[in-house]
Amino acid sequence: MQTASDNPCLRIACSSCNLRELCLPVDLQGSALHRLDALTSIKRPFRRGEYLYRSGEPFRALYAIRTGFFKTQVLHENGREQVTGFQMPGEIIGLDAISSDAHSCDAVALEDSEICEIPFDQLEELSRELPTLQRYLHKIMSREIVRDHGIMMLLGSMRAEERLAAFLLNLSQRFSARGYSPSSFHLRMTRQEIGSYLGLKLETVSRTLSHFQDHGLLNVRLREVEIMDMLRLRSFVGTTA
Amino acid sequence: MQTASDNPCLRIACSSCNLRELCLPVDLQGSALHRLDALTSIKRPFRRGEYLYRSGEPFRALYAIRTGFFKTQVLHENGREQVTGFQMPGEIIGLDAISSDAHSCDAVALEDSEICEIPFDQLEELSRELPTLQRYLHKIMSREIVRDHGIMMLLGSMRAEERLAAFLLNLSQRFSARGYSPSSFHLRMTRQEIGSYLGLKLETVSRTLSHFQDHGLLNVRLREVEIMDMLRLRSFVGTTA
DNA sequence: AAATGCGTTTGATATAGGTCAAAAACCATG
DNA sequence: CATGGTTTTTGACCTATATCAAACGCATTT
Repeated sequence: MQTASDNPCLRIACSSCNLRELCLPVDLQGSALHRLDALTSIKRPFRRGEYLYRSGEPFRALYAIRTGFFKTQVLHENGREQVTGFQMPGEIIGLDAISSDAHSCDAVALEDSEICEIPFDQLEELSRELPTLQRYLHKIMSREIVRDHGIMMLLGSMRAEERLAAFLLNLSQRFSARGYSPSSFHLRMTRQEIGSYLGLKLETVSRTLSHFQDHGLLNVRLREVEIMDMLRLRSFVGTTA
Repeated sequence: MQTASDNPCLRIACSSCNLRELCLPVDLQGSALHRLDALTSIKRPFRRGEYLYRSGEPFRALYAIRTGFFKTQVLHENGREQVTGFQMPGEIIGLDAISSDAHSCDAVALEDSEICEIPFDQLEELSRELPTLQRYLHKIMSREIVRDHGIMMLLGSMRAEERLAAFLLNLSQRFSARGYSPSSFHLRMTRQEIGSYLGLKLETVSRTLSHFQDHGLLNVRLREVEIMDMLRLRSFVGTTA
């Protein structure tokens, strides 16, 4: 097992990371924060299309996205794939691997990205000493469960238009939280990937986007989205019985 | 805040619980187990239809089901409901509440049930001292995430027959793990609840079950299910492209 | 600049599952 | 044991989305 200080990759400081408000170190201060720094390290950059990990690989660490964009997907033997999430800077991935000491999904970079590696054994050890960190780790895992329930609701009971509206609003909100425009952004994923995530075929995603555009809710051109009428888009989600 | 010893409800011993293999105490031994006993207590029994907790209520404890059957559901403002799971003895619920210190779903007894209450503050405290318990708690949360990903795949990419086959096989496997027949069991939930869980209408659930019966895969009569051809049922899940 | 290839859009058609409706079976209650 | 309410089944019909197919746009390579 290698420790952070052995790690050939660049060491970084959570204490000076501009994602502090979003990532693990929330609420940690002073020496606690430095102890987290001590076990976190930046892995080599990932190019678009590269795998951060694959289903079945042994579990060693959680990963925090520093820059870039990832998707996670579950593959079924018969070739069926399900995108389980799209992750952006400040978000933590790899939690699913704790249960079996092996990754249960793939994580793929959707654009060139940098990630922080947080060895899980050491994180557990530290969180035994720092109740704040412990609680925060639990919250992150719990948040993932709540998020998944939301997607289950979406997949189980929403129509195509509602799913897409919910998806766009969710992206909007997350971009906004990172200081980017909530109304104008670039999609990093294909129609096919959006479809897989939302339980729709890519043609339906495309048609529904065109449909939104025809009704003046937004402008789409390839991966460029501009939301024109946020309120009406919002009223879409859940208003239709 | 009340501790387990103040609690008017019956105190019990995890150390002698016959769900040990399924519930939290897995791998805990000796004094560690007794310390967990000390914070766990049995709440009053719940009658069919009673709520263990409701969405929005403050979070205090996790709950382990001792006997009986629960469903958890998320309610959307517009009345839409999504059943997010069916829980049986030895399973832990309430994990979703950690993220916001409030429950984010309802838990409803589907039959008369008994549950153990595990105050979360105390569980965290204990898990700081017992790495085995800490790791196990993390595994339980992670397992929930993996389970949810499985449901996302089911909802996102399976046809009605596959969903239902997967559902029945999942129940079968869980009954089996508890020493009950894997092929013959009683459904505690309505067609409507199954449908909500699987993203189908109750009529579709009913029709699909009849369809399975017509093809000799199983016998259903109301809530009584007998699986006749486990292998063929299994081959259903995922075989159809 | 031509060629190749992936991603996207759009149209025509098919179908799985939803909706509506009615009857039957079951269950709880007085 | 009659009654009223819920759950389940089954049928007929409808619609949202999938499927199949073709054309187009954009990016990358030759």
